[in-house]
Amino acid sequence: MDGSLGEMSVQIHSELHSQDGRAMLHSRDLSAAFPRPSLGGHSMSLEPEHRPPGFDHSMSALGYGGDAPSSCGSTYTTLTPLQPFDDKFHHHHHHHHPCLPVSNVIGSFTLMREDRGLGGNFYNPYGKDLGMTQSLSPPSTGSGLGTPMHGYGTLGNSPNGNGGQMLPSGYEVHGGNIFCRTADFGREMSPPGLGGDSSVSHQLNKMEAHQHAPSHHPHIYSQHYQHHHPSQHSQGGGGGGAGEEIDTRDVAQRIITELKRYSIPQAIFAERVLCRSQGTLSDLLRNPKPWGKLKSGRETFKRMSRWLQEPEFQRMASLRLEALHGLTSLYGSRSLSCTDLINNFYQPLAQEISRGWAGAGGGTGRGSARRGWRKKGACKRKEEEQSKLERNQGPKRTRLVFTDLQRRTLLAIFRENHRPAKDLQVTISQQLGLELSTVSNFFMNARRRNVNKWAEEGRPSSTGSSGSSVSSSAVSCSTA
DNA sequence: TCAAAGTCAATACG
DNA sequence: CGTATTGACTTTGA
Repeated sequence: MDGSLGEMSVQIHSELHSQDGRAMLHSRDLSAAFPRPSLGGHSMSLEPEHRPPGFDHSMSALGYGGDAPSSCGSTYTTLTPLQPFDDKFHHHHHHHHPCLPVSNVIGSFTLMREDRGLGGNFYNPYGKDLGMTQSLSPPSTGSGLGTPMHGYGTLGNSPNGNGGQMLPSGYEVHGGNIFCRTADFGREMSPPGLGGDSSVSHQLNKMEAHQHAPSHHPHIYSQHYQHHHPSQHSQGGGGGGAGEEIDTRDVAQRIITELKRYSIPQAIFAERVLCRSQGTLSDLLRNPKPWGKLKSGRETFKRMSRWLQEPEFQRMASLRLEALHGLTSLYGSRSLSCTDLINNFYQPLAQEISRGWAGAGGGTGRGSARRGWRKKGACKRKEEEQSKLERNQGPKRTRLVFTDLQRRTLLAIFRENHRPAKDLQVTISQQLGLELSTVSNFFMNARRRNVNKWAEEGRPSSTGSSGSSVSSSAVSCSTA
């Protein structure tokens, strides 16, 4: 495989040109991207360890000599598995091989694909229906109430009691999703000290609840999710309200379980309960960041956590936006009796469930999705207003998709240097025919999505290699 | 103005 | 269809 490298680089070279004619670059500029072949000689074998006279060389040095000839035109899907870096960079979880020397990239292609195949089931904690040892009753429509739900849930609410009416007088709850509202205090209308979080004050953590999370393969990330007793720090002087520390991994897992249990689509839950998009939820669920590393993002987890603590009927109710509008007023005036809720929301809800949550405001489809967020009165997100007219009518901006070459180049560089200097980024952008901002975004996204997860990421220095503990080969890979 | 954190939302996938 | 991925806004804080 290595043998092919030579030509590979050539090929790439030409590609580059075709892509952006004037792109000619001075090799050394790019070579700067690679701090130092401090790596195990192997990977560096690629490097022509002499200032390559031509860009093409530096490119090969980048490591992507690779590029299976045939694969060129293929969609990046095909390529993805090619990148060793992928394992950690992407959320794919096949067990990764520790740092493949670049030169092996190509060779590993097939292997990786296989891995991937295996890895496929990493995701999907509960295989099909796999009934988890769950605490409670199946989505059986009626049963709900009696259910112990979660032990915590039951008493859970009372404490904060205010389910929906913890709102200070000032904040009226007009036609809005109570949950979203209350939750939003934290960041949107949040009265300074009013930490809306106190409500989440439970130990939903330790909860042995789902300890037995279905033996889903611990994929790289969740695997070492250990609570490194993050910041007990109560927000510094901030003031009150620092809620508890939430075991985000656990909450995420439980949410996944509950959504499955009731066949609640992520989109519905995300939009109605969290006031977030489906994609965001998905990402949070799969890659929850440790509480200690969260900032405003804690709010979202608090909402999830709170939802988990609510009695079943209330949870369901919160999934029905429309209903909540009506509910709202009731909440304000008097406490709703369970019967009220059941009659007005739970049962109808049950029907909705059976119908498949069809009424999901806006739905997930993009067509409706677009419209969805706009009319979604309950979860008005910050940008709602500031979204200019442009966003208004469906310009439907398209998302850039890196070409194979661009992606590989960027990844290769990233592997060597997580934080290239600006001038280098400029060079890269020119070479790849990308906007500087794009390159910049790439590195920023890469930095946080790469190892980010639970393992500590290598510090700034390119050689961080803070392989720090956990077998997070991901880390060592990227840094080393 | 820059970076990081939080998301959005298009779209790739299955 | 529902979920996963991901480039690029948006929001925060220096």
